[in-house]
Amino acid sequence: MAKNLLIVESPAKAKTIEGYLGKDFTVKSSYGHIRDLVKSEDAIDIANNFNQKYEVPADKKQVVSELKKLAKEAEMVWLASDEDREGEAISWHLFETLGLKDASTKRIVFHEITKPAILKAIDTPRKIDYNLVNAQQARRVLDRLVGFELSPVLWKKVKPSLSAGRVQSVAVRLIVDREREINKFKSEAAFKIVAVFGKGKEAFKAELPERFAKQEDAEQFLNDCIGANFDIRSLETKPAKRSPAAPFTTSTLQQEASRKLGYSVARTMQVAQRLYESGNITYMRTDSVNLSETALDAAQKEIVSAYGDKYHQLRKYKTKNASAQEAHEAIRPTYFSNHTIDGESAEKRLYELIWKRAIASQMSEAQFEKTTAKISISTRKEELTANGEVMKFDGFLKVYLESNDEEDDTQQDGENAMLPPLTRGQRLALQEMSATERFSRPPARYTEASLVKKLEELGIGRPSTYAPTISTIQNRGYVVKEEREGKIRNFRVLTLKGDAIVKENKTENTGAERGKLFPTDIGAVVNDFLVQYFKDIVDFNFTACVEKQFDEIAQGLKEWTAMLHDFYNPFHKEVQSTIETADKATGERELGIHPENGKKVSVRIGRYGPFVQVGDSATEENKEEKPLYASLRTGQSIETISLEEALELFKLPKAVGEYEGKVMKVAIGRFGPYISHNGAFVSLPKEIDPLDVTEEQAIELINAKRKKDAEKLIKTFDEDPEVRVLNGRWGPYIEFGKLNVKIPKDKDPLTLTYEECKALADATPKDSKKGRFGKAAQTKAVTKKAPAKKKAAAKKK
DNA sequence: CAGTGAGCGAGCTTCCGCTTGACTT
Repeated sequence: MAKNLLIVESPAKAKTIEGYLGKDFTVKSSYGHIRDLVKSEDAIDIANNFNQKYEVPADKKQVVSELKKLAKEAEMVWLASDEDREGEAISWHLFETLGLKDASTKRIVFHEITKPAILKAIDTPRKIDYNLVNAQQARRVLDRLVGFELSPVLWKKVKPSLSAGRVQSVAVRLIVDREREINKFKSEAAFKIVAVFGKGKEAFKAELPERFAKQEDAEQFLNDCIGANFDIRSLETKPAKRSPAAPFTTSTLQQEASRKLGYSVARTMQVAQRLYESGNITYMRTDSVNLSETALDAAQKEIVSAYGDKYHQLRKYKTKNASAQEAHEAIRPTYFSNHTIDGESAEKRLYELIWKRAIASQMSEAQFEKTTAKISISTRKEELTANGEVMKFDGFLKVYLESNDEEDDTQQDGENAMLPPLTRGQRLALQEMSATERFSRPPARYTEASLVKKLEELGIGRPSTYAPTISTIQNRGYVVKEEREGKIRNFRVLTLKGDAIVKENKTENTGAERGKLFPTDIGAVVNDFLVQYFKDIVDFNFTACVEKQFDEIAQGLKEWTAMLHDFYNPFHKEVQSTIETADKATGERELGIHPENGKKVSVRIGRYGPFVQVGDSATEENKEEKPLYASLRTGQSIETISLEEALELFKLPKAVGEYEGKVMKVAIGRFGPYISHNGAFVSLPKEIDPLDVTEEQAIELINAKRKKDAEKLIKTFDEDPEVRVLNGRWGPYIEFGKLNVKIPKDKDPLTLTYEECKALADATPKDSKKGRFGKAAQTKAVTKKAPAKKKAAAKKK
């Protein structure tokens, strides 16, 4: 039996370290935190100095009991959780929960998983730093207080099941604010002048730095250029260089994987986790750009052997982020000599990205020669500018070029392309000149990854929570990640060729979005409510401000309960006064007056989502005249819908006639326009306008659908008309009421009996639509329910 | 895959961080 038990946070780490330490050490993992505040309201005793009630969650019981057993047997227990606030708290929780003794417990820390680093840590043990632990408790308690006091306010004033918190509410705010900036944005048009000089290989582009707001001015400019002389007035060549980016942190990895590989932040983290577990990369949840000495050596060796001496440049990066805790290294390959790895394609691609970025970070800068030519025009005082760039030495660009968020449209106009050899005073032959109408662009919507970047800049959230936060705000329905179609926009192009100017009208698609984050109506209403009543909490600086205080606690300069008192007392007062005084938040907006009946038209969110109301709500005196309601469609928002669009919603559902004594109705559902008739539904083909469907058309569509259905029907049963065997596109299946069950290949659908159908249906899980973590969440919800019910019962008494 | 396209009603929901599981589409 080993004399020493060493506990780290991650099992993969434990395995590596065990290899370094030999048989005197057993190395185990705590799998992160082993205790948390109890779920119930009495988790924090505010009157009693915020005394906390912790419990070991069900899924951690086994780990804890195993660690307890091993700790009892060991002579010395080494607490080796990460060196940051949370890590220190994990050590403390371990100390408390495992019942450790001071004399036989040592606390050690290291920032990199290398043998010398671990051995050095073991040589320099310390005690648990209770200041740091207190800082973590303050963080934990504050988050619980904010989350569990604010959320119930939303249940009362907006809608049940909503949530608010220090991190998620600011994330939503960023998206709501951005959307409003975009809605408010007025695009301005201006004409951009681009000239092409020379022919064939010698051709190059030059641009006018100024733009013309008016078409007449642009046209005048082109006109003046007819027959003008174009001379190179000045020619300047300057060396330029570009340096590599720092190796990846969690946030920069998420951004690059999103831009270069199109991965969501959750996907990036899943793949990175697998790379970590297979020993290919270092830990993937980190805010540090630091590389260990061993890593720097290994990178150097690899660069020198693969590319040569002059490609290597030792670089040490420092984080710019004040809130970084730097308990780990940057994300890098474990072995730089592996340029690529075995595995799934996603793993390979992400690994290569990580390898390239880390290698490039230790490479020399790329060198360029930038040439700027100014071209005078004999008939105008303005000058055209041509830029050229020649790479003199590729340096780090041999392996890696960082991408950026702004897709810019100047690139395609040949900026920084190569210029032919030019001399000062040289006369140029104009091939063509164009004036193209360009529009200023609104600020970009956030992607998941650019939101993470922003949150990191604001110091909000941690590497381990970026991906979950993004999921939370989507799961709560505050934000949707969507594709939206753009609008067709006209723009004008004037082209001068020879002596003539040709005017053209062209169209482009603008504002189309893919994978961008949009606020929902509920997201906007919740945000506005929080901004109105809890301005301080959703302030972008709130986290930075409390972080500063946590740091003071960690340094022993501040008492953690005093800090919490200072925060909680005014906060709790605001919560209470809001519950008492605030009206229900519905985001109501008046759109105007109905042009035909003069009634008020308004929009707001209700229990089932956003809707339009025509006429005032029923009152005691006025019970007869009930208002009319209509739900908004996907993509519409109570913030931007117009009166006309709102009234359109009342034109459907609409009866289009009768068939077989039953009414046929046209309506728009979640999957588009449809006709309903006697409990059956038929989708409308795209080319038919739902407002113009005729009785004949509807009957035709219903009959066509019936014919199609009849072709699919294999058999029915006398026992139960609800059960049918059908032929689907993916083969035969059984329709069992609302449940569809695939028929296994070894069964013949024609000879299937009713009993067999029933057996198949029973064997199919009823709720199998949940995703990867769905079921785990479900079982948790079930276990949660029991004590919650007790609490509710107790309340009633 | 095909199906879906409501609703009047009890009791539930919720935070942020640290870590990996088990689970089928």
